[in-house]
Amino acid sequence: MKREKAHGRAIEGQGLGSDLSEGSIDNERSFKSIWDLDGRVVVIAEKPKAARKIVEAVFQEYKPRVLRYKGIPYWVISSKWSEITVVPAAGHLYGITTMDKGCPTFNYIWQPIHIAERGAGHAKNYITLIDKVCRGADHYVNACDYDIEGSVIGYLIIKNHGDVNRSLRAKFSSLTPRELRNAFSKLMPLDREMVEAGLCRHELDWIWGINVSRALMSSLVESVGRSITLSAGRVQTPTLKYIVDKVTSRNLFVPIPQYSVSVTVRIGDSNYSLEYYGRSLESREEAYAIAEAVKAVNKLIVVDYKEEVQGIPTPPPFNLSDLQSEAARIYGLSPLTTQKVAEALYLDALISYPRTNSQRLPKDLNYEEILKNISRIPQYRGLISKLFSEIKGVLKPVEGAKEDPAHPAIYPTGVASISLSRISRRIYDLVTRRFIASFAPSGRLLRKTIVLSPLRQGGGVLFKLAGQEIIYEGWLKYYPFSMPKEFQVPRVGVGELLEVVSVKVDRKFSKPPELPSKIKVLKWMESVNIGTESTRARIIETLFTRKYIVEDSRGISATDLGIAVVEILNNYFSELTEASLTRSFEEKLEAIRRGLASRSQVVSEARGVLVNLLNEFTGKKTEIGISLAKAIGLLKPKAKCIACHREVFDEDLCKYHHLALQELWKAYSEWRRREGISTEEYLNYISKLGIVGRWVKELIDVLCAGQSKGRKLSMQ
DNA sequence: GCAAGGTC
Repeated sequence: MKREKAHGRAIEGQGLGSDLSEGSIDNERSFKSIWDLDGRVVVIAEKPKAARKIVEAVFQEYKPRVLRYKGIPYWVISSKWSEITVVPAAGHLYGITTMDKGCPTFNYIWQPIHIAERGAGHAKNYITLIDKVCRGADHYVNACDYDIEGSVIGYLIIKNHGDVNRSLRAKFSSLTPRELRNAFSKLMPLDREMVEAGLCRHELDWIWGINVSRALMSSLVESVGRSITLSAGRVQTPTLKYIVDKVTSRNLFVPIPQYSVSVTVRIGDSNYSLEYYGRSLESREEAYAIAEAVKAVNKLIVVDYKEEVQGIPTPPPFNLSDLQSEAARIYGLSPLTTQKVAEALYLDALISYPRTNSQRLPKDLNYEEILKNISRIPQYRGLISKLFSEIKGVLKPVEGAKEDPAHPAIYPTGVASISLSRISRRIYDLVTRRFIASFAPSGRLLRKTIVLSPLRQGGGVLFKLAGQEIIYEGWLKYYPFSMPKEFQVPRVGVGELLEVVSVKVDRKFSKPPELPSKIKVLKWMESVNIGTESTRARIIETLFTRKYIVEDSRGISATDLGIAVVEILNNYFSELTEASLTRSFEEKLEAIRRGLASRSQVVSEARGVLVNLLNEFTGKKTEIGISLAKAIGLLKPKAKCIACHREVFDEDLCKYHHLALQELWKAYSEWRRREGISTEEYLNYISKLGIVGRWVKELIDVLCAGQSKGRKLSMQ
């Protein structure tokens, strides 16, 4: 669920009659300036950085005094009629918890987050400070980020420490001085529907997550008396299923042979190997026929020669997931590491807010000043003077398509770093270079393509030679991590004859599906819109903590436990395994925002669905617990698969090896058609191929061993 | 102890 802007165009502009239907006129009338409020006014910001920006933009000329409580800054502004205190929260200071131990449970309460959650100790001082400044205040302003979570953060603070009936909402879509000044001159009534939607989101996630997690755990406790931490949730479960699906198809992979003809020709003094470019070859015979034809003429004719200049477009500045991708690609850093390092750089004021989806820079940012400040760092001095001369003083950054209402793209602030660790330096360098590069022109590549054939007309028998040269580096000078590899190819003319140096038939194999990397998983979550910038990397790590997934030399693999959990959840809580549960939440929350549904309605509806599902689950609890216990290895199977330690499913094989058997014989029909080999030769051959899926490989090993012992498995 | 969401 994205932290999308509350009352942006996306919502108000949905119906044609929207300008009539929304109470915009009433809202206009109820606008109040911060200066209209008299007495003691408390302004609540989402975090210290935002509080500071608010003070600087709105109150600077009124001589704000900065005070501190246990290191937390807050500001007091005195005017003729009022005393305004700007105080920061630190994200959510309240969370859901319960005293209930059992399942199902729908008894939850909102509590200070340091009581509700482990590891949230920092919240205590914020709450103490807020309580102190709120005491006896006359007005409250929720000035948290203008989105669903910000509405909840500010509301719960005012509800617990102030008075919601004497509260207003500041509405701004970025922390720029202009927006902030505007927001504080037109304070809105408290956005109650938004708050209700936000509270509802928390409660739905909680009742689904806690109850299904507890159901899983209790099935183990009841069947084998073991207590192991298991979990499920709206975001983590679809993510786990995505990984399990990928791992399953990788483990079941059987390669299929493919053929091509590789030819080397001589151009001038050098040899070049050509890529087969004709129609696909399904048998060895076809490939040999072509190889013979080439050998017979021993010359290839250039049937086409093309040169084209291709632009390499300047990339936009980073959003978080782009930064995470690049840090993974270039330095092998995990998304969570990158995020943590970027957060630390942000707290040191070296870069802007990193938890953003935006690929756009703020219009009112002083680009020139930032670049000049960066140029004080010796390693960037040369780059920046090069940039200034290349663009002749016109500083216009490239923008990407992705936006974020709360924050711009990540950029360096121009503050010089004192000393940074190696990883921090690398992340800072990526952000800085990408920022510099975003002002630079596109690069240009010269691409040459030569198409050759043994026949003058081509006739479907084609070979290709492609080369590329960088003719203009452009932005790549500043961000060299994406420099294309050059490959020089000489210029030739159509009709020219080239001497063949060698010809051979190549047999290759179809490519196995790849195991996903952490960054692949994160990008997938982003593409289906589950989780947020702040939570995606964390949720992936949770799956590791639960031992649902493990790191493998080729990527992320799923454990038997992870596979079993997906299977069980698919059977009993199928909503939870699909990313579409998030869509259905969003629709319900949208209805609450529009006043078409109430939080209690939506929660009790979800509760009804869950009670039914949990009942069905409970009926099969022992059976489920036993299957989980077997997946973890707590219980020995009654009958063991001949290829592994798992329980037999059919024909002496477990579920996975049974599937592998089917895949193996399905692929054999292709092998027989293309290679004309016996089953024995087939098994022998593919058992030696490293790309064979794990379950298939394990199965072949027993089949080969079994055959030598005169044992045979059905091959249908 | 379990979710997902803020941020320190």
